[in-house]
Amino acid sequence: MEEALEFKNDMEKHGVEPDIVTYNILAKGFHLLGLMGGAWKTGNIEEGLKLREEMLSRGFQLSIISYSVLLSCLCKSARFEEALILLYEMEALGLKPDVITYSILIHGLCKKGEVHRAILLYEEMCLRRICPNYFTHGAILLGICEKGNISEARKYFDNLITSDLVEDIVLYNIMMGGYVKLGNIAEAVQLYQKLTEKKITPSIVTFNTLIHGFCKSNKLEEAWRLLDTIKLHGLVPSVVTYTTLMNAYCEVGNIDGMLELLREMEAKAVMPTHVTYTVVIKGLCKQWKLQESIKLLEDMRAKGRTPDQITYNTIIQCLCKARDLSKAFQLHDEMLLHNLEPSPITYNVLINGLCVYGDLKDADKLLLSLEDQKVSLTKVAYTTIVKAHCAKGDVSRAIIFFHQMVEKGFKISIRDYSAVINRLCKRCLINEAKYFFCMMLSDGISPDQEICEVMLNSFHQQGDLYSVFELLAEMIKCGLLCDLSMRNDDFHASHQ
DNA sequence: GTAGGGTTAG
Repeated sequence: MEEALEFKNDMEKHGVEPDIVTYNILAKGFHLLGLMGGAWKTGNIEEGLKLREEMLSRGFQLSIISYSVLLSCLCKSARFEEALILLYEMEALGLKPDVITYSILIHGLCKKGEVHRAILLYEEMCLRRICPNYFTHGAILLGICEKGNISEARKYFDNLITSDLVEDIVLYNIMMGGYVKLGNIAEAVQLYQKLTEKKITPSIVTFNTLIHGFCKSNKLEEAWRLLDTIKLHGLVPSVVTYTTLMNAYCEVGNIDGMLELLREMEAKAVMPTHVTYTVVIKGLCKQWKLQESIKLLEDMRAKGRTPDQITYNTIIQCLCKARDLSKAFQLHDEMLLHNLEPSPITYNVLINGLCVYGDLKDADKLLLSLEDQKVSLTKVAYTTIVKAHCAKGDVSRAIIFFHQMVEKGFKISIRDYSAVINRLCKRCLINEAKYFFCMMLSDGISPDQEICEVMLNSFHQQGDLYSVFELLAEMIKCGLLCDLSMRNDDFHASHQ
C-alpha cells in the first residue's frame, strides 16, 4: 500500500490527477489490509477516511460501495457514531443505502453486543421498504446468541426457517454456535440432525462448530470422529478444524499430539494462521519451552503471520510465571515497536505478574502510569492489585485502589468484595474486613452465606463476640438464617 | 482500469 500511495503521489507530481477509479483501487487495498487483521487495522481506517476527504474536496462523489467499505471498517472497531454520521452523509448526498449497507451496520452492532441499536436500524430499513435478507437475519441471530439469550435466539431462528422455503446453512451454523458457546453440545447435535434430515448441505463451518463443541465438553473422541464425517461429505478440514483440535490437545497437555497435527496440516498444504501459531506457542509455554516459543514468535513474522495481542499475551503470561519479568516487559515494548497496541488483558497479565512474582510497588507504579496515559483497563487490573495489597496487609493502598475502581464506574460484584474480605480475614484484619463489608451493604449488595461464614470464623478466632452478634443480626436481616442454631451453640460453647 | 455484507478456532 505504501508503494501504491507513493505511486499516486508521483502521478500527481507529474500532473496526472487521480480519478474515481484510482481512489476505488486504493480503497480496495486498504480494505484488504484491514481484512488481514493485526496491527495495521486501525491505521487503515484513518487512511481510508483521509481518501474520502480528499475525494470529496476534489468534487468526486463516492459510490455506495465505497461508503459501505468505510462503514464496514468503522464497525469493526466499534466506531458506530462515526459510521452513523457517514450513513447520514451518504443520504445527504443522495446515495440511498441498500440492504448491504444496512446489513453491514446491523452486523457490526450485533457483533459488539449492541443488538438493541441493531434492531432499531433493522426496523428503519424495513420501514424504507428495504427487504432484509439472510445476511441481515444472520447478523441479528448472531447478536441474540452472543447476548446469551439462547431461547429468544431459537425462537427467532425457528421463525426464519419455517417461514422460508429455501434454507441457509449459515443460519444453522450461527444457531449451533450459540448452543456450543453455552456448552450445550447436545442441542447443537440435534440441530445438525435436523439439517441433514432436511437435506441441507453442511459446510465445513458446521463441522468446525461441532468439533469445537465436543472439544469444549472434553469429548475428544467424538471430535476426532468428525474428521471422517467431513471427508465423507466431500469436504476438506480447514485451518480452523486443525487449530481447534490442536488447541484441545494442548489443553489436555498432549503437546506431541498437537505438534503431530501441525505437521499433518502442513503436509496437506493447509496454511497455519496466527491463531494456529498462538496455540502452538501456548503448548510450548505449557512445557516451559520459552526460548522456543519466542523463536516461533519471530518465525511468524518471517512467514507473514503477524502475531496479535493474544499471541503476545500468551508468552508474556508464561514469562511472568517463570519470574522473568524483564523479558515480559521487553515483549510488551516489542508490541509497541510493532504498532500493536497492548490490550487491557496484556496489562492484567503484567500487573498480576508484578503482584505475584515481582515487586508490588512496581505494580502500583505501572497501574498509576497507565491511568496517567489514559490507557483503557478492565476491572481485573484493579481487583488484581487490590487483592495483592490485601494479601500483603497494606490495607490503606487496597482501599485507595478499590475506590479508584469504583470511581472508574466499574460494576462491583459480591465476588470482588468476597475476594477482599477473605484475604483480610485470613490476616485477621477484622476492622478492615468490616470496613469493606459495610461498604458492600451501602452499595446495595446483600452478603451471601459464604462471606458471612468467613467473617464469623474470623471474629470467633479473635474472640470478638460483639462483632459476631452484629453480623448475626445482619444475617437475620438478609434471611441468611440456616446456620443460626449452630452459631448459638458456638456462642454457648465460647461462654462456658 | 476499480467496487460492499453473514457463520467456526487461540
